[in-house]
Amino acid sequence: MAIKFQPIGTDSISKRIAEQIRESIVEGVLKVDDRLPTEEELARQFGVSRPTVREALKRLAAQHLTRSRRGPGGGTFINRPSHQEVASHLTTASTLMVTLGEFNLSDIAEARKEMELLCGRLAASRREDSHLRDMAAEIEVQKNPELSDEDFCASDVRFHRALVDACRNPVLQFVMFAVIEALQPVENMIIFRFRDRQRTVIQHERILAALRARDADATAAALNELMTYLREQFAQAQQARELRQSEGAAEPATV
Amino acid sequence: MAIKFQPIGTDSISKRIAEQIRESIVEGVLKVDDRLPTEEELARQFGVSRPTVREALKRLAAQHLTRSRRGPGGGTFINRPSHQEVASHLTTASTLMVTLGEFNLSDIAEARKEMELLCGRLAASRREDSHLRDMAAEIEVQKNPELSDEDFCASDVRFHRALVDACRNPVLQFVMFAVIEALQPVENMIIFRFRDRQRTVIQHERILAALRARDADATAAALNELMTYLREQFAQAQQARELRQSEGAAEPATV
DNA sequence: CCCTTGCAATTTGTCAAGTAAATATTAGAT
DNA sequence: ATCTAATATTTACTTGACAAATTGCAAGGG
Repeated sequence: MAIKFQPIGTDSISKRIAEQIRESIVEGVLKVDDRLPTEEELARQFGVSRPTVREALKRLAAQHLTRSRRGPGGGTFINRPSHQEVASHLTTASTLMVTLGEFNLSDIAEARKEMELLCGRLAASRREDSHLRDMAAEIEVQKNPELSDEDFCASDVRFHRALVDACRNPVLQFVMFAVIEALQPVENMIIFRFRDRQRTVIQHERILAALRARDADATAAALNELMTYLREQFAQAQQARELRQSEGAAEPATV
Repeated sequence: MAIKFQPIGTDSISKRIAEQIRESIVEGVLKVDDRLPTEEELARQFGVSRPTVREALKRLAAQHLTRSRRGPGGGTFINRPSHQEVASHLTTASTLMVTLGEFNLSDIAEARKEMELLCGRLAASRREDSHLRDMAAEIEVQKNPELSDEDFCASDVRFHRALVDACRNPVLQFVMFAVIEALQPVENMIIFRFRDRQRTVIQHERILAALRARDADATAAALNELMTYLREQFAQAQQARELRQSEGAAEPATV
């Protein structure tokens, strides 16, 4: 009996309802800011109870596809997918995959290096003065020796975001925001103790100077050096981490 | 009255519960395949009703963070985030942003070109024979003149996926799968009528030959040519599209 | 006449209790 | 011993209701 039967209606009702509404959105039947019927009306149309409809709507809300407001003139509306919200969603997913070890650190480091190099090259010809100002401002912040490790890392993220912004391609920006935002905190948490702030600042300044001169090759070279440096620290951190793990997982490491 | 009051506790209970559980997952309190308490027990612990707990669980399920099974030994479990599921999620989000015009076509084309070039360069040194075989197989498929437009496009997607696979970096693969999967169907839908299949196949063959020779520059050159060609077709399609739109949106175009 | 205040209507948010369906375990029968 | 049927557990869904928020309108006071 090698016949393969199709599973019949395994998906739950609320899931199928959510799917149906999602389809309508993707196919353009429902447009941004359109209002769905009331929950009661939806329940009637689908022939299910209101809580079931609500579960479906919660699924959609969790994906930022809809928003709800109560009161008259309230209801459930189709959301315009904002870069930020979708990116934040992607970020949490990525963070989780990193912490659960789905990705290993060197793969992440490589991907980030290659993509940021790409952005840097594009940025060299497209940057505006405003981008340079943003980056310079962050460098000033990073020079302050009173800065906490946490704040230094935050400023570092903002520096790299400004760099990516300067490449002026929304798609690349979107992808890189998610990658940087998701991976950089992890990177920093692991490596900040090994990292020499002063050296980092100098490298940031070199990148900025190259961008100011609109020199793509110099930008790439400076970025490359920073990334290579980061990668070394990374390898060190990972070695230390593996050492700790092999010694004994019973005793929590004093990180 | 310039005082700015903080909004109090506007978020709904189910949202806060979902958030709390999500935090526990991210912080490692809840590990993969851990079982949550039963809905009734959760309702008791949070001091809310069961439907409210269920709405929270549906939110998490929509993000693939949990799965549920009924029956004894059933319950709600923490999911391991699989690349595919997260990517599929990202894909639908991207597709939506494209169809809703959040991204414009030339930005997409550029991002894809740059990133695929990057993958191609890496792939030149890392490809295995299996990747070459996969790509060659797709080229054979594409040579069949009986092939429907739909099937040709699908094969095209598989060809590019194989190329990305060959770069052997899971993070880049993850990002590119989402980008290609989300954008290529849109691309193909717009341009397939302008596209010369034979020319595409020849360019695919050139890419394959360059990869076989492990020649990064030749691979990049071949890819670059394909992407440039694609971009021209793209511009044509977009012009035609704009022309149609300016003529009269009342009459639906016979696409 | 205009502005404020409060009431009413609408719609989502939450609760309560119970029925249905799926599934693992266990006891029983062959 | 193995297969079968009963049982317990847990999610899935239903019904019906009340609470809370928000808008619009209308009445009252300046």
